[in-house]
Amino acid sequence: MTNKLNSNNLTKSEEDYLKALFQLLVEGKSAKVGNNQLAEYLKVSPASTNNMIKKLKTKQYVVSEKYGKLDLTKEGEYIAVRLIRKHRLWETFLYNYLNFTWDEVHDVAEQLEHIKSQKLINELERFMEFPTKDPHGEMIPNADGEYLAIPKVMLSSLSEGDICRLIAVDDGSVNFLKYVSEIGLALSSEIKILEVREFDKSIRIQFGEAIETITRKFADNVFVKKVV
Amino acid sequence: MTNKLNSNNLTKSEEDYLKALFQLLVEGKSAKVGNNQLAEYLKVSPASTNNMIKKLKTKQYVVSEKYGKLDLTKEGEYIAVRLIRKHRLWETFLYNYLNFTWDEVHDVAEQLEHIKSQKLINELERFMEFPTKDPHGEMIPNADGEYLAIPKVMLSSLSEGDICRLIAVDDGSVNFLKYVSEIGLALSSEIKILEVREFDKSIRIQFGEAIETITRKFADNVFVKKVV
DNA sequence: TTAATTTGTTAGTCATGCCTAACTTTTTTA
DNA sequence: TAAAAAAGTTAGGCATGACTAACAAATTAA
Repeated sequence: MTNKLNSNNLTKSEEDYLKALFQLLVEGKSAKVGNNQLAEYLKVSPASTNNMIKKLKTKQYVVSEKYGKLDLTKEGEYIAVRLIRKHRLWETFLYNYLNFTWDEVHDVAEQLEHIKSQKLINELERFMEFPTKDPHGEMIPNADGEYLAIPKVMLSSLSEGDICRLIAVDDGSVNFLKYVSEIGLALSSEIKILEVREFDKSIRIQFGEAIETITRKFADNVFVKKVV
Repeated sequence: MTNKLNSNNLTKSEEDYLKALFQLLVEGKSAKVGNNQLAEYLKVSPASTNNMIKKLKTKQYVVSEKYGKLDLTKEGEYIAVRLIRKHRLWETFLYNYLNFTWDEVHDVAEQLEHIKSQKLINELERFMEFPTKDPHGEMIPNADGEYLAIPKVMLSSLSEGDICRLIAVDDGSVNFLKYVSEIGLALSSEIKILEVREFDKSIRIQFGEAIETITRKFADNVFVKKVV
């Protein structure tokens, strides 16, 4: 699957649906993805997703039985991965060369990922000397769509006494990203779990000099590598 | 008009129409632009332009009387100039940093110019150290939309014996641009008019070692500064 | 200055992609 | 296991922006 002619005639919408499905299926925790779940993720009505899924099925990017769960074909997955590749390369460019901050890159990359030009993205990658991670710590798929996914350990899955290193954050929410930088967390920060409170699942963490209490929801969006 | 909030909620289509109108009105030779002319330029039906013009009139970007000629308001012109600015900055980036050739830049820039982010384009400009001309020799408007248009002298307007320097070419056609580079012409080439043939308006020109015959149509797309 | 031609307008259609409301199937749970 | 809840589907509508066909106005030419 090295060079497939660039006959990508998908609309922006079609691309958005395929990418969303990929993120729920492959990157998210859900083993099965349903119509309503996809609708909620994309913030559209279930009727809209149903319609689009029908279309993507005839185009052979999606498979599913009536009333059944959704899945991507190899083709569909390939398109989604290429979008993620474009998204992350653009984020890297904005962050490293154009003075964008952590929380500013996502929205503009959402637009840029739909630009259709194989050459553009491959040259951009070369220009940046083949970065492997985007500004949020996520791996960048290569030109063949190979995707070296690092198993994502959520900060919320650790226990008291554990020590870990921040390797990535979810980039879906600007407010979350602002919050992360405000309290002083960054990629590679070493974090110690001081306490996990049973009552509301909030977590007391220490990093550098700082001690903070974070919510379960916050910790679900922070990915780490366990050190101890 | 220095900073105007970025409340540009125009669709890609609306932007395309405004830009096209600007190019016909300000950059083209036509003093008056009509509906059918715009339709032909955009390769859509006159009914489509009529419809869109109606819409742009209610939005106060275009003015015209029924059955009358089209004109842009200050607002409409401002939007068009910003699109041209984005187009030319992207072309410059593709050409100077991403190994795109003369004839490859246009199509991708047509997509990139619709990306909505003031910061993106201003940072891109800063990153490239404020270039003043795009790869085809056209002036790049600044962030305030100031547009230092150089009077365009068509190569076809010169006479036998004249000597001129190539300062810009029209970037609308890939085939034309390929043709230009194939025969060896480039920005700054010094060109001497050897003969203008009355019969078919073809022109015999000399540049460097080369002597070529070019058609009137070709010469209409080449802009020069007269030297002698 | 009338007729022919060009230009502009209107009406009605179509595809895309969104919506709500109503309905059906599946899953959950009491 | 039957009722309730959740999930999925269908029908019908709307906005955008294209189209064709038919018609009206303005311009050009005979």
